[in-house]
Amino acid sequence: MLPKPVTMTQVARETGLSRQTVGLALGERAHLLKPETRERVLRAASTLGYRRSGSAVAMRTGRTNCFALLLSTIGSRSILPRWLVDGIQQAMREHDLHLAVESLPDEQLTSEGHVPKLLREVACDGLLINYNAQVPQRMIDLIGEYVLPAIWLNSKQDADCVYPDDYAAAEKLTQRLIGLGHQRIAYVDYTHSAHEVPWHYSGIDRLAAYEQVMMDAGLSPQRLGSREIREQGSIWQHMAEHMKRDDRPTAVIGYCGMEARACLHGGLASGLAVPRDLSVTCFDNSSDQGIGIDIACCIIPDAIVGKAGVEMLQQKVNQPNKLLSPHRIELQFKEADTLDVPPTL
Amino acid sequence: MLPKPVTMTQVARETGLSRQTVGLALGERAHLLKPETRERVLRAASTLGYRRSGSAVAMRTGRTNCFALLLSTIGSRSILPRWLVDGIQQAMREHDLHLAVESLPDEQLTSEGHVPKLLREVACDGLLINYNAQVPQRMIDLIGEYVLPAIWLNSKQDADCVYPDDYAAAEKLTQRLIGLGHQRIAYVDYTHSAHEVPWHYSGIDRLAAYEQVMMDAGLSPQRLGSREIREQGSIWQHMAEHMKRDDRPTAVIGYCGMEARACLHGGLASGLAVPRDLSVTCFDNSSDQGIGIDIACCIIPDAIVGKAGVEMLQQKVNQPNKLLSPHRIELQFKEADTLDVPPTL
DNA sequence: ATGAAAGCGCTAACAA
DNA sequence: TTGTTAGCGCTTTCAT
Repeated sequence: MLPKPVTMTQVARETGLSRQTVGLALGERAHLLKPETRERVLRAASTLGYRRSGSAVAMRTGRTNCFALLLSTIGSRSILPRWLVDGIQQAMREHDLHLAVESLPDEQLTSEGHVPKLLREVACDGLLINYNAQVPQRMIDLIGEYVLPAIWLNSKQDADCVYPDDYAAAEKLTQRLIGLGHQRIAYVDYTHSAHEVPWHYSGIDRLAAYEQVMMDAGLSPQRLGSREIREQGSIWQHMAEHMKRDDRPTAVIGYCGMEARACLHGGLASGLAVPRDLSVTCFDNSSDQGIGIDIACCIIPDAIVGKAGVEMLQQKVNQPNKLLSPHRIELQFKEADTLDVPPTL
Repeated sequence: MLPKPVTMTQVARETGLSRQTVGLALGERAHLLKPETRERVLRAASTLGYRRSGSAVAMRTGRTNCFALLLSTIGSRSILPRWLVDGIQQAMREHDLHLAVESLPDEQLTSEGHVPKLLREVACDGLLINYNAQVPQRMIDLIGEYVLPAIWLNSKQDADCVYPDDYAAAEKLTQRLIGLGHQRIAYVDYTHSAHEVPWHYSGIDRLAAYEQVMMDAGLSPQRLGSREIREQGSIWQHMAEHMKRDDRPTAVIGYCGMEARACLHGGLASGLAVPRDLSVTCFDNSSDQGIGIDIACCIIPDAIVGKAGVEMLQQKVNQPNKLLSPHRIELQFKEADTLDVPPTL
């Protein structure tokens, strides 16, 4: 079926050298060889189409040079932003590692007996776990059982995790709005339920920081939205209503882009001009096209989280027993034309 | 550093059986063994925490049981929808394969000399190429050079590719709008340039099908938008302008969700109610949160493309020389409240 | 029903 | 500067 790959032995035969010499010429310590010999080997290897066997190396060295990224197929539990992948890859490339990805359907995962291939086999040196919220207990158990170095991405854990510092970002953002003169600032979240604890820590931290800063400034926090309202399919009408009230907010902080866009739309429906009458901000990763309007927001540093995760995992692989303290990544604020001083009311 | 994984030999020692017997008990043909022996092996393996070595198996069998997904780091060249990943994974799980992912920065790729790790090494049995548009020549060259079975995802090629049937979908969608009684139907695309050929085949096919159906029905196609306008940052104002004209469209087909949302927003700005005054449709993958409004659209079947890609690649691995004819996947239409009969003008 | 022997492609330690 | 020897963990074939 598959054509048999060319091996070192064949390159050795071709050049009349020994297998080991060929190995040397192709490896890190190629400079130990006579340049002429090395050249000869490289040429022959290239002509024959030699590719080294990852499995053979892995077997010999005990290292697969592969990290695995674990995901839930449930989108809300395992957010997979494009830039996270790219950030991971960039760091991996620098270490000459490669990435395996496995998405686990939680139903299967939960069913005793099913173990993901990447855990069942010796196939990678460590795990990047991208279970951000509602991590199934069995996942945690499995990771404990199959002792592999692991780093949690975008998730708050006691150790070995890296995540965006949403609390600090929300603080800064709220302070910024207050600094501009806004007093009636609303926090809008149609993503989480009004009755349950938010899935993801960011749902807690952004709100908490906002409330704290508002209170510290002697202002009263105002929370809008909830998943329940979204499920009635009337987000922007809901926003539009609010925007007609006398005590309407002059600025909003959306949990993410969706909330911000709903505010833009609802605001427009109520005859408000952005940013003259209403400043709109949110948290978002910039890959989002949204509505074609550039919104002032705190950028979730997906790429940096990915890179940091890889670096941490690399450390963990070398010192598996050392716990790494949680690594928070700062968010940058992106200016845009949805932000202004408050209107004179 | 890394604790040494438990091997068959150790399980054999533990049970007093030979390595081969253990291998048998753990493999496909376990039924050839006395149930009692098999039990004993399985128990011991589980106690010791045995995991079989993927590399050793790969080396022995010549199969890595791994497919690789190739991406460009340039988002527009390599769209990576979440559901594509999940679709791929689902099919992979069924075949007990695992997935490696590599994103290639085009600059590095183009620079002669740099070869992606997954191509440079024997590390996978086949490639899923997710270069959808503007495929760099060097990528094509490399794939030709490192002869590996490969399937192109979401890209129109002469053979060995799978992609959504955008042409047929756009036909059906346009016909549907005409069937509702619409006559002034606009096609909106702020994603592609007005002056260049669209990057992705869908930019060509959706427009072409729309125009064809319109002409066949004796209606005149009307195209709105262009990347140039988007770059001026005034999409929705642009839409709003259009919607004030006497000959404004009563229905729009957006290239993707962004266009549809811009129409909603621009329409609102011009005092139009959706769907009473304006029907809005588009092409999109449903993972998009957008603005919190459910838009009637043709759903891009990412998951199915992924699954089909894996199945095709599996075939290709078994018959590397057989060319597979292009595989088109049908799009389903998702109804929503943005669609109605035209207003009486 | 179980065991023995061979070898996949590679690297590390040592020898020449 | 180059070659020798050994063995990583597994499967396959053949023998018992």
